[in-house]
This record gives sequence, structure tokens and C-alpha cells, in this order.
Amino acid sequence: MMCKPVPDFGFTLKMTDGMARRGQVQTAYGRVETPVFMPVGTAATVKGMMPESVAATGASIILANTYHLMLRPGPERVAALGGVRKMMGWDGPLLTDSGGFQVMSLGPLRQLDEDGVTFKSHLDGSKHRLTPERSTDIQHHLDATITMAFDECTPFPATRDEAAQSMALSMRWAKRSRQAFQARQGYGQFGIVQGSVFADLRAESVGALADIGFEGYAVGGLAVGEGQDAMFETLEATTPLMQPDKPRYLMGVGKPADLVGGVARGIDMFDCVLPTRSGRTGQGFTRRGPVNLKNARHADDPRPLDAACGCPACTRFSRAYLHHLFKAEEVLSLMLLSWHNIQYYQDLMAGMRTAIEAGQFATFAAHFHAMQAMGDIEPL
RNA sequence: GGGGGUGUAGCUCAGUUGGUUAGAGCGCCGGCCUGUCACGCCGGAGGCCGCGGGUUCGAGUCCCGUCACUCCCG
Repeated sequence: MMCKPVPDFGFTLKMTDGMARRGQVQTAYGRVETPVFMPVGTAATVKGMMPESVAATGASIILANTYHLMLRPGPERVAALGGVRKMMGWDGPLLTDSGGFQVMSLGPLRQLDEDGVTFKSHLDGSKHRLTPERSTDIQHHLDATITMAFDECTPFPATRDEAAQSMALSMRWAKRSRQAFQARQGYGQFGIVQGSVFADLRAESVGALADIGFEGYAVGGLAVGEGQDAMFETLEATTPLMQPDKPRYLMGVGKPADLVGGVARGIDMFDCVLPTRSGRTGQGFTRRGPVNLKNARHADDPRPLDAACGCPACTRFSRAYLHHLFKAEEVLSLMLLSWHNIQYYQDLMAGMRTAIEAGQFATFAAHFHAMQAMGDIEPL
């Protein structure tokens, strides 16, 4: 019996509309139409959702996290279970973060040196070590379709000097990550551009990564407190320097308006915890902007959360019911709103892909902003 | 009918030997959440301390009366 040929990892840029790009990533486990939003499943689960529900929203690729899965259940155990994808029942491609974000977010719980980072587990205080080599090896164990280079997500604010040193360290780590990467058909590894909000540092970082050579490139260290204006400015100084024939991934971003602005500035891939986290804490994203379902004004509202949405929360249930579920802290509340938020994000990305194909991205963006500015519809 | 207990925020309750603008938990109202330390975080409103009188410089705290609820005995 012949083995089915595994496609090479690749990226095809289909067309552009201004800076906005319409492309496709090819992987061992299917194609990803870009621009794309990747739901986050840190602990090998998109919290509150069955994998088939995630797929039903149109999501084609999801994330998991090296640091979290290293602590629990452990990379060797995941590998024995066939990798994250098989373990969690996700058929599509999987991208794993390298633990670089935790280098920043776990602040006092970690110690950084040239070789790597020692973490004190947030679960039980036990010590764990991550280096570029170890992170890359763990991601191999996790069977990540896209492996991320191990980096330091530079905290904000940072002086130019701090940002330069942090970026330089991430570039040295990027080289080691690449050397540790075991190439496989249909699998890829992305390098991560750092440099905080300093255009020249970003440019230097882009160059350093291109010299190493990856299947794709991420922009890291943004949406960490610098604000949307600074983030967009930094993107404008960065993406034009990046290789056009490779996918560009803006890490950890963002709000709906950040996604539209990111695509407008040449980004192909996004991930963010916002739709699922907010889904668990009562905030729903809609075509008319965000809505807090815990607010009393929804208590008697028979209308759907977003009449234009096709998700179960919107097609089967009222705002009043969703409000009740949140007030009663029922598990279904976070399941339904997480589903809705992921659905909304996927619809937004699909809308942008169609608009780029039609050469109508600017019109789409203007319409998006006009709708968001209208605000939520008040009850009659 | 007699005796005991309890009345403080919407609810359940703390309130030292009488001493500044009376507290907590829950609930209520609102805000936040950007490569997930996250069913989380932050903030706000809300009290003739059952009622009436007395003692005192000063009473949620002490005294008298009264009402309500509650338990026990007839």
C-alpha cells in the first residue's frame, strides 16, 4: 500500500489589495486560508469547546503551549498519546508557542540567562528549564505542525538598550532553535521578530531571522501595553521588510479592530485568547461592538446576541437566556459565548479574505469600523 | 397566660468594658480582559442599627416600655 504523499510545508501568496494579503499555508494536515485567526488551546483544549465545534466555526488551525504542556501532562506522555493533535482530537494543523511569552508573563517565577530560562511552576513551584533546544524538542514531542522559535517576549515599556539586548538574545536563541529543529515533510518552524517599538531594532531583527531562514516569520512583543497606535506604527515599519513569500504571524493579537488593522498592514496570521477568555467572563463580540452579557439590560431581551451570526448561541437562544446563564454561573454560558466569539472572529477573517479577493479591503474595513462605532442596539 | 432567645445592608451575620464618617461574606450595579498563572481581576451603590422614651458629654452597645419572629412550660 502506498503512503499518501505528504505535502511540503509552503505558502502561496494568491493576491494582494494594498498591503493586505490573501494567501494559503500548506501543511501536512491541510491548508490554511489566510488571513487566518487561530483559536488558542493552551492546555490542548480550546477551553469550553469540543474540537469539532471549533472546526465548525471555520477555524482551520489552532494553538497549544509548550510551557503548559511541559508541566502537565508532560511532553513524553503527550508523545506517547500520538501528539497534541491526536490526543485532543484535532485533525487540522497545530501551532505551538515556544514558552517565550511565559518568559515575560511569569515574571517573578522565572530566571533568565544566556542559555535559557528556569521557571518555577505556577502549579506546584517545581523548577523547570527551557532552552531553545529543549523548547524545540518539546514541540517536536507535541507534534506541532508549526514550531515557534524560543524567544523572549520583550516586556513593555523597555528602553532602547533593553529592547536591543532582549532582541539580540532572541536572535541568538532563534539560531539555536533552528539548529535544533528536526525538519519533517509538511511541518515548519517560524522565527520571531522582536525589537519592541523601535523601528531600527525591528529591521535588524527581520534581517537576522532571514539570514537563519524559517518557513514563516512572526512579529512578537506587541499588544503588551504599547497601545494600538504604537503597535500599528511598529507593524508599518516591520512588515514591508519581511519576505513577501513567507507567512507573517502577529502573535497574541487581538481585538477585532486589531485584526482588521493587522491585515491592512500585511499580517497573515493571528492568535489571541480574547474570544475564549472574554467568552468565559461574559463579553461577547458582535458586528456592533462588544457586549457584556452580565449587564442587567439583557435580562428581558428576547433578541439574539448578534442577529447576523450563525452560531448556536445566536440562532437558538436569546440574550435574556445567555444573561441568565451567566448570572447563574452555568457552564453552558461560557461554552455558548466562547463558541459565538470564535465564530465571530472566523466570520470576520472570512469577510476580510473575500474582500481582499474582490479588491475591496478598504471598503470592508470602513464598513467594519462604521458598524463597530454604531454600538450595540438598545432593546425596544 | 408564664419564662427564655433574637431583631444591624436585599440575604446570612460580626460589632471589644458605651467613644471618630457602623463592618464582612454573598447578592446587586458597572468596568476590565491581546503568543491564557485566568469559571478571573478591579471598582461602585446600598444601613432613622425593629419602634418609642430614658440615662450619659456621647448609645448599635446600658435602663424602661412596646411590636414582630422564635423556642420552652402551662
